[in-house]
Amino acid sequence: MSITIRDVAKAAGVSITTVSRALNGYSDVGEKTRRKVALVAQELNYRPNAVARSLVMNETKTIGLLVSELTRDRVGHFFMFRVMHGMHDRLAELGYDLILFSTTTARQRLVSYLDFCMQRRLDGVIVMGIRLDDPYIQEVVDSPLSSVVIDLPLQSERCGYVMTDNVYGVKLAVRHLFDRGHRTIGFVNGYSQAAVSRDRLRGYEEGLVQMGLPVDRTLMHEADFSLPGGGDGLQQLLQARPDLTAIAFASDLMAIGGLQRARELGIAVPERLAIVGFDDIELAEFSTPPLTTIRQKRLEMGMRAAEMVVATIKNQAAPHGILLAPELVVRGTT
Amino acid sequence: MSITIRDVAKAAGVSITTVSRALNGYSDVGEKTRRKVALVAQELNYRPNAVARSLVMNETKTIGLLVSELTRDRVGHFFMFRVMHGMHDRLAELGYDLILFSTTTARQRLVSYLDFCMQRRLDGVIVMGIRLDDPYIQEVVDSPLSSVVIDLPLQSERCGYVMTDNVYGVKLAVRHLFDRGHRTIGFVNGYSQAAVSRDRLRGYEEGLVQMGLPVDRTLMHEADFSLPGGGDGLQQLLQARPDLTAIAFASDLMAIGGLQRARELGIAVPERLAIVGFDDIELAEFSTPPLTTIRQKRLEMGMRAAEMVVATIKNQAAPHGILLAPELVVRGTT
DNA sequence: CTGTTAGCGCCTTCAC
DNA sequence: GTGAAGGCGCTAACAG
Repeated sequence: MSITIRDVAKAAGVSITTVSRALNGYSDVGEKTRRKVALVAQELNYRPNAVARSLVMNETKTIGLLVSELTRDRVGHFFMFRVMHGMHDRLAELGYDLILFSTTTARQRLVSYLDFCMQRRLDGVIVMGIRLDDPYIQEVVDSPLSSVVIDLPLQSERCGYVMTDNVYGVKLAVRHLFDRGHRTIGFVNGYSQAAVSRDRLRGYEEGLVQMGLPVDRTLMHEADFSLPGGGDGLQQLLQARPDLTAIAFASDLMAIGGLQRARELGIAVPERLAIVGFDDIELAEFSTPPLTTIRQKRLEMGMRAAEMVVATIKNQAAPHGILLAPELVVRGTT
Repeated sequence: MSITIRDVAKAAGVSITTVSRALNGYSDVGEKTRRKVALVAQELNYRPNAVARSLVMNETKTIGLLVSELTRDRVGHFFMFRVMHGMHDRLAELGYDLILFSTTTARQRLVSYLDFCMQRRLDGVIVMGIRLDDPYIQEVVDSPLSSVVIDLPLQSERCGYVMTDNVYGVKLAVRHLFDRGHRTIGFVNGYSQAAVSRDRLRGYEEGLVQMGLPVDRTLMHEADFSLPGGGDGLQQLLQARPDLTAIAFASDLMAIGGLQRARELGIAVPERLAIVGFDDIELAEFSTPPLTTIRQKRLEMGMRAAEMVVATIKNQAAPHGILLAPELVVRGTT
């Protein structure tokens, strides 16, 4: 077996209590005792058993990352992976571990969200990639467990959220297009079950209004965030409105799909048609032409989410909503 | 506080022990007692505290997923995300949780790999995306902790591995190109710190030999698995060997980069130059033309890795090496 | 079949 | 400043 606090106590010739206090930096320990204990612990390569500690402290220092059925979404990783990095890294700094689970997992076990988390004694949860219509989200929000939701503006006593200011983002895109001289600007959105889609649509409409441009249903198309979906969107939009000179997409992947389709159709980008994406995924820089897009600060989203759960857990701050400002990245498609 | 086994015992009018046994399906419990206990537990919505159980059982039912510095690699998610799905899903079925951590995290804390895992009482570890030259891998292999490595043929008493048969895979690509009439076939490899690169190179060379084709250094290029890297590879190869009629790439992303570059250079694919990728990432299907490639069964890789750690933990099977057969997916670039 | 007793490894009053 | 004692929630002999 691995060595316990008892071994250290014995070796150092003090009581278990003293070892515990010495190692946890309590002030009421003699300086020489502390040093002695530290030394012995070092020599024995003692590592406190996190499980035992969790039991008595009633905290596991573990955050759950709840992702909706991982399998279904084939392209979510473009966005989510970096967010996960940010989350993981910041959580590690804060002394927390990240444990992965999906709604299906919990559902399979026929237990409620809260039961699932309580059983594991998670200290908090971060939710990502969940649709508006997922029944779990309500449980999350109502739960007494600290949580942060990404890309869904849900808020309650113990639940905050982090998302990009999507309205502002698409406005940025529209304004940019307007500045480039475009007056007939289309919009290809993602599916409506995503909260971000609603905001992006609003950003598009408000952007048009702000520029003094008419808002017209025939300029909008609802796709599914996929590559071919973006291509189809472009094609249908262009068919309905041949006078279109620019299209804003609600995701880079769709924009790249649009880019491909445009090439197949012999439509020159950006000469005949300008395109703006959304996200700034790794691929955006390398499309041909390189994609002009609205950058989401994904790493930061993850970090902020991490900070917020932890702050909520420690009651250092009430959960709130964070809206991260995206930024325009001008490349070759406009 | 949440309700404990004691509450159930009290409510059911039996001892704690009986509750434990009844709920854990031991046979030595009276049928009516069992039912009574189950009912009460149900009514009270009792969930056994996993932490307490872990402490006494000395197992956490938790597997660590060790990924090398998440941040550095910008394109790893194309491959890794699906593998993670497979891993997560199978582990969930087997009753294990997956906890994410990176080499940097552990390193920051200045503890060795083993200490890191022991402190958390992980039951096992799966390692992915680690380079050959990472100092951690030796620790993993030597460790008494059950582990499985993905894409690195490391094996020991408690360590097995799962990877695609990369040699066979590239041979498949070469043979396919040969069958299509190509006799001068180039190869763009990934960086040499990846074990898969070595295998894929060998597959390429052996494939040529098998087809009776000469092996020539000027036909090979070492890139970095990135999109632009693939483009550069194609360009340089073509410059050195204008007689090239086909190129096999060690990854889809590089192949797609090559595809783009070919288009920029006005090289018709597949007419003038045939291209084969490797991986079958989601994007492959949607490149123009759609990419012919060697499919790695990523979901299965994850699942097999999951099964292997668990089997090793339970001592149901000795850790071993699994080589998954890839398959040729013919699309439009050949 | 069921209850009693004894820990798992650690932290935390409370005395000394 | 230090140690003894109790307990976190659960399982596992050992009796009866």
